[in-house]
Amino acid sequence: MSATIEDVARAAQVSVATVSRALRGLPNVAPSTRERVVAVAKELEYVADPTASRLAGGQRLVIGLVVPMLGQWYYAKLFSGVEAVATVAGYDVLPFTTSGPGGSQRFVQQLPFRKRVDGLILADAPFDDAQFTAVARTGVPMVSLGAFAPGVSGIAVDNVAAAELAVGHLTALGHTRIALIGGSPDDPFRFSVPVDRFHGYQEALRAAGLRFDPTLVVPGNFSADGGAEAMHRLLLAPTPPTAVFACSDEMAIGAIQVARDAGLRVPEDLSVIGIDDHDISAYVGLTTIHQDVIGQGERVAHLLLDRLRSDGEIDVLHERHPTRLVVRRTTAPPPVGDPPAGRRG
Amino acid sequence: MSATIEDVARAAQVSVATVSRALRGLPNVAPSTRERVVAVAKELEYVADPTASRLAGGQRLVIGLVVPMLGQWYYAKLFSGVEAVATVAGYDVLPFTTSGPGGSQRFVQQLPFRKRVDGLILADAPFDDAQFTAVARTGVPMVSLGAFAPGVSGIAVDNVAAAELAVGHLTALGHTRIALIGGSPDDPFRFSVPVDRFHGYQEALRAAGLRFDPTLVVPGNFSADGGAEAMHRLLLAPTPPTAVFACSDEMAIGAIQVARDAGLRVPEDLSVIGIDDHDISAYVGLTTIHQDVIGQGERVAHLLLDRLRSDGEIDVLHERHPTRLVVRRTTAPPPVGDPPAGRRG
DNA sequence: CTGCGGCCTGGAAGCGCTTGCAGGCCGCGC
DNA sequence: GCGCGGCCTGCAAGCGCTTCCAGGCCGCAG
Repeated sequence: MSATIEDVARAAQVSVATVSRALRGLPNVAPSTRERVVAVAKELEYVADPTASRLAGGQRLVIGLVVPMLGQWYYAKLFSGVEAVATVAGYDVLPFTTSGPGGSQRFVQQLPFRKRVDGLILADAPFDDAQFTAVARTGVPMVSLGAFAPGVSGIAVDNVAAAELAVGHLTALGHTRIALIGGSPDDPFRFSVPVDRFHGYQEALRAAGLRFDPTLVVPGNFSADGGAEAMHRLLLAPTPPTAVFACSDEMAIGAIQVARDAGLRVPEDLSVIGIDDHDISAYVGLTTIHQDVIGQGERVAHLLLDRLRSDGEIDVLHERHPTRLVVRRTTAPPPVGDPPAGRRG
Repeated sequence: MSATIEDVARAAQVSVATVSRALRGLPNVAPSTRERVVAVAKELEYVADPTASRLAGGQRLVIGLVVPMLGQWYYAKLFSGVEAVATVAGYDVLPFTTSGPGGSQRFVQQLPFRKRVDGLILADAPFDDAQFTAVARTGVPMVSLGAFAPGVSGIAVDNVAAAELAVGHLTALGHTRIALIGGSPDDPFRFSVPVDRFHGYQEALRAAGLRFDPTLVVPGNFSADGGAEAMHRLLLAPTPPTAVFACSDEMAIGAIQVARDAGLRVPEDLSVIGIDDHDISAYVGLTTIHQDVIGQGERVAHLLLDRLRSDGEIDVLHERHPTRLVVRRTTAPPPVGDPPAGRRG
């Protein structure tokens, strides 16, 4: 196999303790000794076995990232942001997914992260209070993303405000029948996010003096497929909306396609606005609310690392990340008179 | 802290050796003893520390996934596929990115995976022969994705054939000036993929009796931004192409937008075809070559796990994954007569 | 009744590293 | 010239598991 610390010690004619100290830059090593050890280590292509260091050092050097799923745009970006800063700090990042079979229930029951991570990032964690408490009871340091919890630091965009911004844009254009495509009530993930955006939606309607119509609220599952299906539902209504606020860009894109297939022009007959500013949103002309997902990932990782370094008590802080409206080509004033009753079997 | 194996041993009045055996389902434990140990472990909420097991057991239970970057659609899907099967088998998956500062050079020099992983999945590894040898020399079992290397098992779609399929679709429609948006010659990642697709492109032109025009080949960097820029370049040509084959759907989408901004109708004036069948491609009507990325991730993970289990020699096998043409609404016969010289400052 | 083989169990030696502690050496000040 | 404090260094005890090996016990066959 490859060289162990003992091989290096022997070759450099020092003890393993000295090798350990020399290679890690600890004090109390004579410069000449250190040089020799470093040279030998290089010669032997020695690298320390992280498993052994971690056991001996009492640190796992791993941070867990709890997400509903990987593979979706938002979480992939998030992961890459987190990974970038964690790597620099010498930590690995280990993903835990809470959707899929068993879901968050399984996560909370098995607490699969115990003894595996030094800290946890809970991203859009779909936990109720009891579940959250169960996780917190393990004593593993954690930070949250996407929502705030008492006692744990976290960052999030103001989803209520973001939704208000989106819907406010539509009301300002003159729309009065505005639909919401969001998560489902029993959404297995992104728990607070769709709820907050729903509240922002209601708030914006109220601010514009519009009546809330529950038939205009449909679930979309945060995927393009879900958005498409939601749009189908909306077009079946006796008087379809003239504008749609989708709680993610993927859903918005799915919805737009269905509307166009049904003969509606976007934005002339139907305005659509999303949230996220997905990489390709600019290229489909989608009006949306921008947020910096990678930046959030980097920031939340730093938050956790700070927490880990100063293991003494640190202030819990709840940080809001900015969002902004990006107007492109899928929103416009509503059609004058009755909207064309475009529909589709 | 939380319970150790010793706590369990004491509480169950057995030795730690017996606890270890009982909890892992090893033979030579009396049923009554096993029951008692299991009960005590549950009572104490004991879980084994993986760091310690790994050290003692001599296995890292980690597989490394070497990708150009996380956060891009293809690699995010891949990651989720790999992660799903690795998790079931008890392995963690640790990503290593080769683009970014230092790039693959750094990866090969530092061999950062040494002593950290039991095996490696090289996805679109941008290594030249020397680099590849350096990696192989570590003796870490590995499998490849996206390209084949002698002596290591791997899976890949037939990129040459996929490109031929795409370009063949365009030539069959009657196009004669077909551009290629691919990676750059000095592309820091996805080494063989753009090359193979380039060859397929050339092959399809030849099969159709068309002349290869190097001015119609532009780099696109595999992002929507890059695709947009590439399209700009193409539109500047004296006689722009009537069709574009983009080596990824993101690039295709970027290209389409630029073309439309320039006044070209897609597909009437310009046909565009991509590759991947990105989640949202269906919703922007993009004609493309479909491949099952998650499935590839699952498969390649299985391949590696099989290799790890049977540590004896196993046959190296090179497996092709299927692709298929999905015709949607961005390809059509070329315009009759001169194409409108749509252009843009 | 004695002997032998199997089944369980515990002791103890690691796995490869970190770190507390003690000891050796040297230089300086008195 | 002697003593004390610093600087280096090595010893050895872990970190929390796994696993080899030896030994005890019991049942069965001879």
